[in-house]
Amino acid sequence: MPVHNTEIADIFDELADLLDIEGANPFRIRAYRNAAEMIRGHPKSFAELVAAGQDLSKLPSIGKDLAGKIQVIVDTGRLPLLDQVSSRTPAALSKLMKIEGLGPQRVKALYHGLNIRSAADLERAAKSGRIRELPGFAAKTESAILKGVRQLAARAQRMKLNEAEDFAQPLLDYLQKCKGVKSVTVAGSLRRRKETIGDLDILVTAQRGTPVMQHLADYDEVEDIVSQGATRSTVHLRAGISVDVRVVPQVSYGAALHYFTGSKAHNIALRKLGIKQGLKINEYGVFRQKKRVAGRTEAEVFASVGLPYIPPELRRDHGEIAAARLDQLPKLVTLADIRGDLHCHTRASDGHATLEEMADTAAQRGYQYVSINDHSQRVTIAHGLDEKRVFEQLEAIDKLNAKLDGISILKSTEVEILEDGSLDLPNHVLKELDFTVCAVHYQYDLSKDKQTARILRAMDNPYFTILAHPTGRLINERDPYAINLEALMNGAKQRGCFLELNAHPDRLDLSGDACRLAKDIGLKVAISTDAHNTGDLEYMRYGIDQARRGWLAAEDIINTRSLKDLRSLFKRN
DNA sequence: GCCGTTTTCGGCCCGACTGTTTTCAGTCG
Repeated sequence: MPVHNTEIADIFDELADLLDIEGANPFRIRAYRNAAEMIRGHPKSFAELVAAGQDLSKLPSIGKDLAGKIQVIVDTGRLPLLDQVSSRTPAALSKLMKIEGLGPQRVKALYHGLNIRSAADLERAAKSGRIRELPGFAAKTESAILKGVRQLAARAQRMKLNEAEDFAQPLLDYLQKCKGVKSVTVAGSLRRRKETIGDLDILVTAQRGTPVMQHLADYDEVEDIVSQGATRSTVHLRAGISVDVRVVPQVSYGAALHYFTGSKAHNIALRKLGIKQGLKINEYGVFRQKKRVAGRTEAEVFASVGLPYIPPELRRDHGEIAAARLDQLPKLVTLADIRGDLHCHTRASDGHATLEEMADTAAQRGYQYVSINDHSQRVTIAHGLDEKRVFEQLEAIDKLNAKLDGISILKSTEVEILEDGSLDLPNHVLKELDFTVCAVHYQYDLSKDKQTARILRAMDNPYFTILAHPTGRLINERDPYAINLEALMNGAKQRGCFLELNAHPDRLDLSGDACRLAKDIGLKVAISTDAHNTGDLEYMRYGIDQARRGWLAAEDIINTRSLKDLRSLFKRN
């Protein structure tokens, strides 16, 4: 049974929690957590890396020791050290660490003092008033713990990017109205444009923080106040979202924005770099001894340690600081670079707009081209097109193209990849199209080898152009199907095919890390919205965000090309 | 346990808020 990356990461996270409770060396604990985070986000399977004999210790956050432990986990599915540690400290305690307000020290005290091992134990003890008897605990802590236990069950999962924006924007507008507020800026993972957002981080500049915090507390949507100070507050919104607001003076804006944008790992790395140069970096500025040397803008903060500006999307401590130092940061793609959309539906299948409406909206966006890619016949639920209806649509496109000025409609179809790897429409139909977008919508549960082979076989068809939503995942709803993404990318490159970065905020498929893998392989990507109505064309910006997180520049993306260049890219030998 | 523009050893980011305390530990981001 192949071991998944998340399983390896879970083992290291659990081990870190238990060692934390035992009071082990905090830097050793951090090493396990850093490794877990790296492994969780890695686009390649560690089981396959091990099988291929790769030297894992070359990877960031992995040294000789952890490389050996990963090998053991891949071979056996277990880690002897974790078994050993959990014989002393019950593994269930690591779950208690997830409760807000409970860290390693309190979990340890609750375990040793009251033999509490589970959330149920904790709730009983809190209700019967036994927790307040423990040294260092009292009534307020006890009721906070009880609240934490209840919230654990109700805690909302991470929001999608578009959902987070829906909650953030009205709050930003509201805070801006507070007297004395100079600026309001979103920070945190929303500013880094992560595909999912855990909580909202908002930076406010003002001379005095207290009135801003009172204004925040009065916000209609606030359900309860977790903490409230003069410079920092945390509140919960009724929708179950946690919001952190930080207030700093204008002179600290850049330093505070950098600090509050994160990621945590990036901040740590940058601060370390500062230390080497005799600088202390915090949210108030960059300091040499007591003297502030930078902090008004983020660019100033980076410049103080000899770096060019690093865009938020890259701030993960995944090589961006080293690249910046060598002046080798990519010139990231922007929305303005995009010349067209290569995956759109109309009412002919499961879309809601007409050909004309889609073309008009694309033209209004300044696009040079837009393609229509209705589903093929196999996708019956979406009223997929058979041969006859495809030809009818092509005729309609020809007529419309003759009338249109400034934008061209490209002829395409979202062709189903059948279970044996053949395509859902015959080649004499496909050859009439400008290109194809091919996709899997059925048999998600094939083994990894079979699924990979199925898609590679489909790419063997000379009319295969772009693989749509390559992993099939729906964020928070459906896991990616088992697939060897690296093999698909290599296969696509060899055959002159491309992979789609599906820009729909429910999909964002490819991941940022997968985009970076594509770039390493030299495979170009199409950023497409999969629009089912005219409004969905707007999703392009989420695709751009994701591409930027994957280090992609305009030249790495095919729909930044002119129509002429695009057509020549579509020609397969 | 990782890591190297001081280093293969000796470092490892930095500060706010809360609650339980008489000066600080714990948690969080």
